[in-house]
Parts: sequence; structure tokens; C-alpha cells
Amino acid sequence: MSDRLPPLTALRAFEAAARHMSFAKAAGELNVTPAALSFQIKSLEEHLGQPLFRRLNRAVELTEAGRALLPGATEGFGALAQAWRAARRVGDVTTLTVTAGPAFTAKWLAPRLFGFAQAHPEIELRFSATLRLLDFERDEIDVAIRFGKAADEGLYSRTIIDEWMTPMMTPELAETIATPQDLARAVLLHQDDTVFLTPPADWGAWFRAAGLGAAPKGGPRFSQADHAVDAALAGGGVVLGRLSLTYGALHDGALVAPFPLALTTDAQYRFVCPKGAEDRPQVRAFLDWILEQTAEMADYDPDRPLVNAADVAP
Amino acid sequence: MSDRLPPLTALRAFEAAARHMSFAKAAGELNVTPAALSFQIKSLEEHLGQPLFRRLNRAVELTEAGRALLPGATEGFGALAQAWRAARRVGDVTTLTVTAGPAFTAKWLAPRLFGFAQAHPEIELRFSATLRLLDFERDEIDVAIRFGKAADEGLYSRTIIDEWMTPMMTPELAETIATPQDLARAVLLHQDDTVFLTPPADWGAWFRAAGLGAAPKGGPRFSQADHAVDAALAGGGVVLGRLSLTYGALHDGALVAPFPLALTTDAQYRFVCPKGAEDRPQVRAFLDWILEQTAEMADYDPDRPLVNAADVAP
DNA sequence: GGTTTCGGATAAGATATACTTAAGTGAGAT
DNA sequence: ATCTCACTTAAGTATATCTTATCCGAAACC
Repeated sequence: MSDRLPPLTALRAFEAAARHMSFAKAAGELNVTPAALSFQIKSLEEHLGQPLFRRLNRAVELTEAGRALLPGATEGFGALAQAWRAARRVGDVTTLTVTAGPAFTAKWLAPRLFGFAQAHPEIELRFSATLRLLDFERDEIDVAIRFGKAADEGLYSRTIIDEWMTPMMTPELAETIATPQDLARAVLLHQDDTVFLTPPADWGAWFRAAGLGAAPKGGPRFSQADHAVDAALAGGGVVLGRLSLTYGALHDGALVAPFPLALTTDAQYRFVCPKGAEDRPQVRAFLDWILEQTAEMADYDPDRPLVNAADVAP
Repeated sequence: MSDRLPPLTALRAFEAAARHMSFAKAAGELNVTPAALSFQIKSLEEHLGQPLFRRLNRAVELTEAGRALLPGATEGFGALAQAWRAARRVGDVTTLTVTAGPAFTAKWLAPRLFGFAQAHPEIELRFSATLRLLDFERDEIDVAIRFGKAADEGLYSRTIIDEWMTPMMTPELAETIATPQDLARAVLLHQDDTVFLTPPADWGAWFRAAGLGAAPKGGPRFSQADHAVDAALAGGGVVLGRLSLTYGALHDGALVAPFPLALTTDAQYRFVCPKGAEDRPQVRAFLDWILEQTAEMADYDPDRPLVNAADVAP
């Protein structure tokens, strides 16, 4: 009748048995014989001073004590298993799981990945493209690329891109749009995935920064910024293009940015990982590679006039 | 390098060692020799394939793998320990932990407890008087007396009191207050702890039910209903007294309720415990005793005209 | 500067724990 | 009535775990 924890193997046996509601199946799961499992349960019941199962002839059912024990036991072993996986992941230098938003994944990471894979064939990359904020431990993520302002406490965080955004379009379309004022007649492509920024860095902000009197027109709205860029690439309109998503297209001339003025925000793309994880070989390799790639981007058009969206808030 | 859980005793040794940041202290906690603990940690590190501690000469510190493992391990063992305590509590027929609001505890439970203790000397009672909703598992509560409407799923719930409330005062004060209209001149004692009820059962509701044109005056406000009753007992004013809190005072004449009209609400006092727990001997004894006590109360003044607060909502 | 002390590591033997095989039991299924 | 299934019991065995005893290195102390 000790108040300390009972033998843990017996507890684990109970958890498996209660989950399956069958001693035989639990024995299978734990790779032991049913006899061993039966003995474990019996020993646990002795420790507790009362039965955990009611033995019916073809089945077992939980007693009230069993019902009280099961949820916490399942939760406890679940937490242990997850922690163990997390610890194992630390020693694993062959895989690297990265999470980033869909737009960044599509327009920045994916086109460049081949280069990283060639430079580091020993690292197996996994991607999780979602805007949902993931938990490093729970979701078994090594590295996150996030767009935002503040770095969380306890995380290693490094700004990787000085982002700016400016109107972009195909060269053909650009021939009909000579001045910012001409944008009033053009199809403006809107993006919804940066609305969480305050102040917003949208067409309204750019129009104000450019000193245009009129408010921007409505137009097609896209839930992901990369889709708006795709629409612009197809000649479907003018997008307020982000450097990170359009660098390649600007470089090979698929898009042009005829007006020098560009918007910035306080938010930046950051490389984020748990503190200390930046020294793991594959994380270090990935960070070095990203910095190399972004350094090239930072050199692009460094003299462009930048206006912070916060300074033109309505 | 198995992906299954490592030996659990070794994991527990790690958790204790990391918590104390000392193998020797951990060995003390687990009642084993330092040598045994050292061996456990070593075996765990072999399972993991990398060290969990960095051995400095007078101290140890966690490696990154250790830091990844510790929080989940602590959480896991904590959950197991709590579940085990919960299961042990099921078999314990000698203690009974009850939670109730402060007013109900002071005015209903406490005065009657002596009777229960006499009838069941073998049961050790514990009380937790708080308005905060407690969790049966987490807070190791057997029974809750709650005032509210809906019974939660998965809980045994039984209404124990058909509550009503009506103006009450000392007999001396009553001599100056002959009709409900006279309440306009009296000091009204207000209570804040039923404001979560919708519609509220307060002086405003009673005035509307009584057909009084004027709204009730302001007056002293009490955060707990029992304090308002105490103030009324001291002759300090008129309280909208709840039967449950004033039954004794009405019975021995310390308070009188001169006006027949009483308010009811959809909410009632309920006896709540986890499903199945109502059959545990001490819980059953407590419930039987409560029902016996409340049956007596239900017989008090059964012909009083009742108005539901919901029917006089503004 | 030498000695002590503290905290941990290691080795060998002892013991308790957990597992397996084999035989047994009772109630529902056939 | 017999079979079968799911769990139990018993005996023997393997393995994991603990203890005692000894060793080691660095910080603390004299």
C-alpha cells in the first residue's frame, strides 16, 4: 500500500491491457507471453490493494480504480514516449525537418532545394508547409522559417531576409503602366496572408507611400501570396510582390518592378530553432546554406528607396 | 537504438538526476546507492546512443539531448504519479474530500457537520471551500456541491435543494417593514456571488416579481452571500435570503421572512461526483446524509408562492 | 604543496524482477 | 457434451538491478 509509484513495467502492462481491453492483445503489443502480463497485472493490483480489472470469462472490464488510473497512465506514457523521441532526434544528424509557410516553401525553398540536397546528400530533408505555428517538441520540428516580429524566449532566432515589397508585373503588362498613377487602371492582385501584420503592408500602404491620392481598387484576392505571384506571372495583373517570393522571377525577367519605391515592415523572415539546436550538424548546414542564399538576395538592388509601412499607416 | 521506450527504471533515474542535477541526491530520493544510479544513467545513454549528462568534476550538466528529454519525462512521471494517487483514492474508504462554495460551507455544511461526524466517525472529512471549479482528478476531490444548471457529462449529479430566496430580516427590523413597499425605505443588502446566473436572481428581480414600481435602492454589497446573511442577522438591513443559507436562522427565529413571495431560478444546488463514485461507501454515506438533511428543509413552508427569475427578466 | 573531501565511475557478486514454458480453469460457443 | 478462448497458476530460468567495495580526478582546505 505504498504511496510511491508502483513498478513501472507493471503500470505499462496495465496501460496496454486497459487500452486493448484484452490481456492477450496487450501481451502481443509488449512482446511478452500472456502469462507474464497476467502476473504483472496481478502484482499491480497487489500494490494498489484492490483489483483493477473485473475478470469476466471471455473478457475483462475495468473496475472504478482501473477507470481512475487509465487516463493518467496513458497520458503519462504518451509524454514519456514523446520525450524519448525528442531526445533521439537530437542525436540524429541524418534528418532535418523544416516548417515554413506555403508561399515561402513554394517560391523560395522549393526552387533552391536541389542545391542543398546536392551539397548535403547525407541529410534527409522533410518539409511541413503550413501557416499554423508548430511546436518544436510536439511536432518534431527541427527548424522553422517564420515571418514575424518578436523572437520567442528560449529559441535561437536569426533574421535571414530584409524583405520589401513593390508592384511587379510581366514586362508586357509594364508597357501599359508607365507611372504609379497608371495603377489606378490596372488589375491589382491582393493577398490575404499578411493581414495579421499591423500595420498592414498592402496596396493601401503602398499607395499612401507613393503619395497617390486615390485608394487602391479591389481585385482578385488570394489566400496565399505565391498564388498571387503566379497570377502576376501569367500576366493577370499587378502584384505587390515580396522580394523573397519573386527574386527568381525578377532575375530572369519574368517579372519587372518598374517603380523604385518599396514597402518594408518590422516583421522579417527569421530562422528559428530551439536554443542549442543551431549547433547540430544538419541544422548548422541548413542555416549556413540559407545565409549564403539570402546574402545573394540582399545584394539585389540595394539602393531602392524603402518606406516602412508603419510610417504610412492611415 | 530502439525506437521503443527505454527501460523505465532508467528513465526514472534520469528524471530524478536531472531534477536534482546530482546523481547522489537522486540516488537518495530513489533509495538506491549512487552506484546503481550511475549504472542506470549509463544504460539509458547506451539505449539513446549519446550522452545525456556532461560530467564535470564536481557537478553534472545536461547535454542537449538531456534538455530535450527532461521536460517530457517530468511531465510523464508526474501524470503517472497523479493517476496512481487517483486510483489509490478509490480504494480509500476512510477519507472524503468535499468542495463547496464559501457561503454554503459556512451556513449549511459547517453547522451540520458535527452530526455527520458522529454518525460516521470512521470517515475523515476534508473541505475545500472555494468558488473555483475544481477538477476531481487533479485536485483529488471526491464530491463537489455546486450551484448551477447543467450537469456535466460523465458525472453523477443530483439536485439536493430546491432553492428559493425572499426578503429576510431580524424580527425587530420587521416591525418597521410591514409591506413590500416599505422596502423602499430599508437598507438592502446586496450579494455579488450569484451574478453569474442569467437571468440574475437579485433584488431587482424580486421587486419586479412583487410588482413594485420602483427599482431597488443601492446598499452594502457583499462578495459572499453568507456575509450578507451575517449582516442581516446583526440587524444591519434586509437580505434577499436563500433558504439554504438561512434555514437555521428562520427556524430559531433569528430571521423572519414576512413576505410570502419567493424567487427561484433554474439553477439548483447539486451533489456532483465522478460517475460510479456514488457507490463508494463514504460517498454514499455523505449523499444519504445530505438527502436526509435537505428533505427536512424541503418540508419548510411548501406553500410559499414561487416566481422564477426568468419570468420576470427585464 | 600536500591532503582531504566530494561526486561520480567501475567491477564483482548477490538478489530481486520479469519472462517463458507448460498445465489448469471456467464459461460461452459449437 | 465438447470445444475453445481468455485468463490463471506454478516452476524454472534469464535478465536486469542493486549492493559492497574500490578507484579516480578535481576542487577545497590546511
